[in-house]
Amino acid sequence: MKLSLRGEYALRALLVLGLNYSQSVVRIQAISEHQNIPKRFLEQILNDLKSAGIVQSRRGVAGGYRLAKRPEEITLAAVVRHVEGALAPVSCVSERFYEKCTCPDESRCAIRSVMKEIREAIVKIAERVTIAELCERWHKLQLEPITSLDYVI
Amino acid sequence: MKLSLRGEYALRALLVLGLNYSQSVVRIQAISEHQNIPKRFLEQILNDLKSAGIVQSRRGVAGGYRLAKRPEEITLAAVVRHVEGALAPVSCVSERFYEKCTCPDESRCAIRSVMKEIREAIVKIAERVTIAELCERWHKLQLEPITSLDYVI
DNA sequence: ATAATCTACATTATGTCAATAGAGATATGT
DNA sequence: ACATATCTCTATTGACATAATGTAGATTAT
Repeated sequence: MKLSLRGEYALRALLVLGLNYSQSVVRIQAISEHQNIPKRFLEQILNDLKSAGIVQSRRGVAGGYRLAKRPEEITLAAVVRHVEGALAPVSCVSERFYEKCTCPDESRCAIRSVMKEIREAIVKIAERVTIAELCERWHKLQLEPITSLDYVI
Repeated sequence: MKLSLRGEYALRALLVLGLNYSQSVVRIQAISEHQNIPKRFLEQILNDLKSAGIVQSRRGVAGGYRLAKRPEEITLAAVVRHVEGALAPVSCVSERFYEKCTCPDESRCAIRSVMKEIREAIVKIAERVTIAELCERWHKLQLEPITSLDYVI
């Protein structure tokens, strides 16, 4: 699993929607500004998440987006699989995006056996963590003081 | 960690070199044929692995490649980091290929905390598994009957 | 010498990523 | 009914990476 900006933006947007789950809808504009995501790009991503049944939209002047399911029901794995594709490090060990590879004997490939282990490790975490858990973590992290990663000597 | 063909080829070539560690050198041609890797592309990759100190080469008519270290000393992590870059799913949690991301508060980012866990899970496996272990696994797998993944109804 | 090999740099075809553009549809508040 | 703020949809662009291929050169066992 390697996230492109697209996948990263998707998760960040869903975190915002999760944190505002009580509200009716959140405007793209608001998410875009809060998360430093190009608005037009975010439109595409949210539209894509809508077709996956992860978010709902409401059009018009009081429009915006909201989660289509409860935050506990949306796993990180489901989101990433929809916007990025396979979680597996190589497609020959992917369950849903399997592609045959060119190695001489895939069924007895030593590299493949290691890649399967890595895949399992990733899937285990990504299928357990939900938007709800991201929100919980966010709340906990807000209690801590900011430790800036920028430092100038 | 998402392997491109380049990284996959690198690992497959190193497995061959590991299996032939007793011999002096193995020709690119032989690796290319055995592993179905385009020869010219493999040249580039092996040359790259040479500059990383992972393999050695010998030129001329009896030339070829061999491992520059013992198979137990070459980890999967070292190889992938050299030919592909970061093991981490997002660069803001990478140790050696860190890049700042655009989120509003990286130090208290909930997504980042999950990504760190995924990174750790990947690194744990990739740093433990060596070329020597790949060779061991290969030998064990050879004892099993072939279970073809191709099936035609 | 010769032939097989590695070395080095340049080039190309293809695809993906990240974003931008523009026209259109919808619903709200007045 | 109207104006406006929003979402919807398709297309296009520029930059970059990937996966090779091309061509010429250097090295060494025989």
